[in-house]
Parts: sequence; C-alpha cells; structure tokens
Amino acid sequence: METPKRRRSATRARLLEGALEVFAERGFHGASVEDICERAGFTRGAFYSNFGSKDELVLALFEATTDRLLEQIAALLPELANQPGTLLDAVLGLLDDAAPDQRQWHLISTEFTLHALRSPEAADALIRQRTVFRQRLTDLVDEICRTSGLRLNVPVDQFVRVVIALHEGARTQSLLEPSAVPAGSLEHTFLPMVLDAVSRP
Amino acid sequence: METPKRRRSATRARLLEGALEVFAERGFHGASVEDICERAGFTRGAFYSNFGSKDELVLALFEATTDRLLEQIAALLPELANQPGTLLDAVLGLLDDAAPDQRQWHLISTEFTLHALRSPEAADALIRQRTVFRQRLTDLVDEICRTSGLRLNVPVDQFVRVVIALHEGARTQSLLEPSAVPAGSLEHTFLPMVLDAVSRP
DNA sequence: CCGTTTCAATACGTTTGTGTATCCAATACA
DNA sequence: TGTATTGGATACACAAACGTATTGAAACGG
Repeated sequence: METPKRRRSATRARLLEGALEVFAERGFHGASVEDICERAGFTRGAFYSNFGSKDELVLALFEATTDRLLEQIAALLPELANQPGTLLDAVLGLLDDAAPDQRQWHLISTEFTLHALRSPEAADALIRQRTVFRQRLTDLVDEICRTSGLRLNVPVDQFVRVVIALHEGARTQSLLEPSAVPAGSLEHTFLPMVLDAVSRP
Repeated sequence: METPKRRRSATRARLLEGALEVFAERGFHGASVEDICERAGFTRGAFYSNFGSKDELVLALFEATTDRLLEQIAALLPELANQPGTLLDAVLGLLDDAAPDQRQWHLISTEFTLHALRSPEAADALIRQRTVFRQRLTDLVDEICRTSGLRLNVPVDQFVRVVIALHEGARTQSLLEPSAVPAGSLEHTFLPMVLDAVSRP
C-alpha cells in the first residue's frame, strides 16, 4: 500500500543497521553521524529527517536491537525447552544464539552499559531490557525444572543472574584471548558444579 | 633537588589524575583534551608539553593506573595470604580492595577493554596487564593452598579465570542495580559451591 | 493533469576540538 | 648578575562534526 511510508521506514531501518555496525567498530562517541549515513548509503539529510539527534538515534537503536533480540529468544524458547539436552545446554544455548553476532553484540551492549552507568534514563531502559531478558531465562529454567522434576534450592532469579554474570565476564576473556579461553569453556567447565550444588536438597 | 623535573612530573601526574576522572565521567572519546586540562588546572599548553597526543595519554594512563593497581596488590598480598579467613575471602578481598574506587575503576577498565577489542596494540597491553594480575591471584591461591593443605582438582589458572569472570560480570549488575544486587552478593553466594566442588577428590 | 506534500540531497553556518607556534616567567648555571 | 633553558600560557590555524535552511524530485490527491 503506502509506498512512501514504507520507503521511510526502510531508510530508517538501514540507518539503524548502519549505526549498529559503525558503533560496534568505533564506539558511540567515535562514530560520527556522517559515518553512519555513509555506511547506510545516505547523507545527513536523510538522518535528520528521521532522527532528531544522535542521542535519539542511540535510544532508538537500543530499543530496536533489544526488541529483535527478545524476538529471537521467543523463537528459540519452545525448541530449547522441549528438545534434548540438559538445563544448562538450554540456558547457554539461549545466551549464545540469541544474538546473531556475539562479538558485535558484546561491543554494542557493553557500550550501552557504560552509557547507562552515566545516564539515569539510559539506565532505566537498560534495566528494563535486562529484566525482561532475565525473566525469559527464568521462565525457561522453570519450565525445564517442571518437566524434568529438577528442584533448585536457591531463587531461580539468583541462579540466572549468576549464569549471566559468568557468561558476560567469560565472554570478555574469550574475545580478548580467543585461544586461551575458547568461547563457552569457562561456563561449560564450572556451571555444572554450581547447578549440581544448587539442585541437591 | 631538581625542582623543575619535580614540577614537570607533578603536572604530568595531575594531568593523568584529571584524565582518569574525566574519562570515567564521559568516556574516552567523550572527553576532550581541554576537559582534562581544565580538570587538572592547566591549559592545553601544559598538556602538549607532556604528551604528544591524546592517544599517547591514554596509553600512559593505562600503564600508570595498572602499575598502581599492581603495587596495591603487592601491598595487600602478605596480609591476605597469612591472616585469618578462607581462600575465597582472600581472593575476593583482593579483587575488591585492589582499586580504591570500584565504580571508577570499572568504568575505566571497561573502556580500555572496549578499546582493546578494537585495537591490537591496546589488546597486547591489556592482555599483559591481565596476565600479571591473574598471576598474582594464582600465586595467592597457591600460597593459601600450601599453608592450608587445600588441593584443587582443576588448574588454578582456570579457577582464577572463573572467579574474575564472575566478579566482573557481577560488578556490572551491582553497579547497574545496586539494590537488587548488593556488591559481592553473587560471588559470596555461589563461589563457595564452586570451591567446594573443585576441592574434593 | 496540476498542485501539494514528503523525503532525501545539497549547501551553509557554527561550534568544538586538535595541534602548532609564539610568548612569558622562573629557575639554573656561568 | 646576566644569559640560557625550560615549562606552561596564549594565540592561532585548521579540520571535523553538528545541525539548519534550502532545494529538487517523486508520489499522492483532487
């Protein structure tokens, strides 16, 4: 139907995509609006007719990216909950497969986190997103516990927080020293111990 | 004796200190040389007679900051190794007390890490620093194991990497949601389980 | 078909930041 | 005490980035 609106939202999407790439490469402050437009194949004119400012873009990008991530998770959930492996396989699978590009997502989300630690409103948005994300993981764990009869003796939310913390910390080390710390190695070595400890009465 | 050299190194130090603060507040790219000089009580003249460029400052700041951190650790080591508590108390104590300001150090080191993930030379420097840091922790663990007869059935370096990963990931959550995740809570809740698991034959 | 509207391009002015070149004061040294 | 040196301030030139104002073209509505 409405071709113009489609065009508009298409350029908006391309700008967001370009922003994602350029932010990952050069960081938030290091990337200029010009860089982003060039990457997307537009000029600044297109940018300022779609966004009021760079800050506004950042917020929009954050929303768009996390929305997509959460959709991705929703798509993965049924498969992970029912299919074969253990609880940890499912949880770690979710953490690994949620984002299409681990490195890029790590760079972007870390950048956002730094931003949030300096800006209360950004912190609000980030906390909301992370809360939803954790809730999805919590639901997954609950589901698997129910079907498998597993019982945890710590709050599931606490358990999920630890898995996330370890995963994020380990990812930093993996990206920095890929050969010394293969992706997922720390999690797969040590999380079973934790799970074992928290799942016995 | 040589007053001028002292003056020079004093202004250098004040510039570095200012840079540390301003970088923590606004991020690396977000902080201008002007900002840093103003914070330190100088003008750009002073800056460019002490540093060749902003990049050079960043490297120098990184070296200076990590040097101080490692000194701090060296000072803490004997006390922690011999005195009262458990192995985990010692290790977590070291991680907590090494930096005088956890928040600032987290912001700075995260910033450096992002920088390193985009710049191979910065990565080299960061990896070196982290290797030394881990080695100190490894030594501490070894020492405590020797005096207490404790025996780990995983490589100590692996164990230390996990502690660091969890600590760094948990710190992100603590800084973002201080009330939901009190500092150290995740570590103190879950690391004992890991230690217990890796210290039984 | 012709006016209108909309979106992106172009052109422009302003600000911000970097780095250099010059100047000034204070200390070192003969 | 006079001269040389050194460190930091001031002034300046230049580049990059932002945001605005204007223009052009393409789709839509009457």
